[in-house]
Amino acid sequence: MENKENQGNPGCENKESINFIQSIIDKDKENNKYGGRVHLRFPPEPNGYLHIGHAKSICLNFGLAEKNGGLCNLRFDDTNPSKEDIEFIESIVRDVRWLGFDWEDRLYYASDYFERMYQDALTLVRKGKAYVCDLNPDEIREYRGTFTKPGIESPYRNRSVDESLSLFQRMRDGDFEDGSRVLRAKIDMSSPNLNMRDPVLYRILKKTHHRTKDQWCIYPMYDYAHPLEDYYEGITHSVCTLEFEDHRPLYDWILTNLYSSGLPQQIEFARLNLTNTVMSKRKLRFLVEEGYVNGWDDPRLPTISGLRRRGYTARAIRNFCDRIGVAKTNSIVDIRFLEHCISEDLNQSAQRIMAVLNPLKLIIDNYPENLTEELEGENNPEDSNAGTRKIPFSRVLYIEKEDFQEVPPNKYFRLAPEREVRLKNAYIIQCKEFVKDENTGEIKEVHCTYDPETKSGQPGAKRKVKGTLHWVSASHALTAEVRLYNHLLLDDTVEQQAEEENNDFIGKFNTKSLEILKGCLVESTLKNAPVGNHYQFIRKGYFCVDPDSNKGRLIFNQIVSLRDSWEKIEKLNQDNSR
RNA sequence: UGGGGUGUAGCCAAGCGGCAAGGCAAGGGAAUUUGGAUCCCUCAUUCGGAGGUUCGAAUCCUCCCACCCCAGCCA
Repeated sequence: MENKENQGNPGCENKESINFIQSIIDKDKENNKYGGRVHLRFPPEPNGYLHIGHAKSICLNFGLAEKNGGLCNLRFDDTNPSKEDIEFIESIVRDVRWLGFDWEDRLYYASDYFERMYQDALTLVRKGKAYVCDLNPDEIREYRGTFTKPGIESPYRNRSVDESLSLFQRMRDGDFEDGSRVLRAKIDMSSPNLNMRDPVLYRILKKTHHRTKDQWCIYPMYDYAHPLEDYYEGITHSVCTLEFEDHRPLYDWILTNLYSSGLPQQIEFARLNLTNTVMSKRKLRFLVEEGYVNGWDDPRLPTISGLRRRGYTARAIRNFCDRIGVAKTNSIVDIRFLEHCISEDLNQSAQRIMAVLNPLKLIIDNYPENLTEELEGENNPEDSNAGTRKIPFSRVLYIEKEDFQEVPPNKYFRLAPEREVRLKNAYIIQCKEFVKDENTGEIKEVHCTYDPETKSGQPGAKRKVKGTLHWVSASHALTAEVRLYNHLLLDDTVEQQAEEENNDFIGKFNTKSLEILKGCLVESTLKNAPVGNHYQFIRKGYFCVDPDSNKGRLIFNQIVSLRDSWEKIEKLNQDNSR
């Protein structure tokens, strides 16, 4: 009795679980740490295309801002001109916007802060907190020491402030070659944290920057630039991934040596990993450049542009990101969960269509030769407002090859000699005979009779039959190409990032990840289907119109298939007969 | 090896000293003009391990183990 009453407490049941970052924000709000402000940012480097892992971060940052009445900036962390490009900026802007997030007028670039960062660097030098070092890259590495061996101080570490100041100015002026000198923080060469062993703050890079052109030949390093970018923008919570955890002391060092209040705090969470795919920029690039896939928006790729082309909706992706949670545990999310999210979304919204992927001719012998009936079909049984449409029915139809079997296995509810089956939205038919190619054994056509009393909607249709098949009318159907997709990688474990050196993962590449079906037949409803539109092909799966389509050429991408219970039974049958 | 992290079901993940949420996957069943969707039921006597504190521990303490990250003038 008591228990029941407790269970009825809605306050308990509806309590949403809060991630650890939200808890930090809650505490900060409570303590009025930033005057109640919550300000985040999504700071991509424009050196590649965004993928589903970035989507997690985007949803986290923009989502946290939204939930807390705060703001979230979009900021390009463009501090390395040798890797970055305007092309990537454009694709990133498009993808974040497509995901449904709005940074209003707060689109920023690290490169816009270069002068201010330079001035701050000067301050560090003046304070004796930074110095120009003439060691070359190899020497710096040697002097750094190892995990177990402390580093050695640079011979330039104690040169005068004035000398560093003038050398730094000359670095900026272009007096020195790439790699010949750097500006370094003066911290602690024996720190157990290698990031604190006098990290490089500025390097010479005589490269044209995509935005600042040739204005600069020295560029700030991430560790120096990032905390400052956050500070300049009034960021309160600087959310990044786990690998930056050891950089946090440096993040704080930069800030506390330059500024005293309103300092942002870095918080790290685990990046997203997915089974059966690749997520690193390097591997993605490899697949694209080596032609394993067809470009950055190949529907097999977990890039945002690939997912979009595949037919994923922004809503489904956002929902997925919300549901996987945010924590510090390294994890590998099952890609089937992503697939579940898009199925769930499309089940509610996608128009139902009949499409035959592998056509088998079916002739209704007792149906009038020249008659065409306009039958009514529901557009979406999940949505009462979706309405109905007319579907032409005639004597010659096509059904799915797999929906007929000469010798039906156990629990096979589809068509077979003498068997009855319902044609969706039409009639109950009975198989009378079939034509088989004597040489190949392939079934060429199936002949049936229909029962006029069983037309859908009429009382006679109430009769129970085990199976319902989808079909298209031969003379009305449209020809289409259908692209079927399977997981990119066969192995369902994540790529081993430790074995980065080679491209081992390519051994797991699924050579059947793309299957192209050419002679598919789809309902005439799809005649002018716009690119990107989503449909459920009844009994098959969710599909969308690929941008390769044009007038007279319809191409569909399979987004996900429907759950196939028969497949399971079939497999069981096979196992049992062994 | 020094440092920084993390370990709750097959996969995510709540839990914050009062006796293991939820989702995905899996299995069973109901219903069904999509073998879809839906609906019901099952699925951790135990929280990496071992000790300890406590009336009471996934939660606190100690030790141990496993895994991840760091030795770019990348981010």
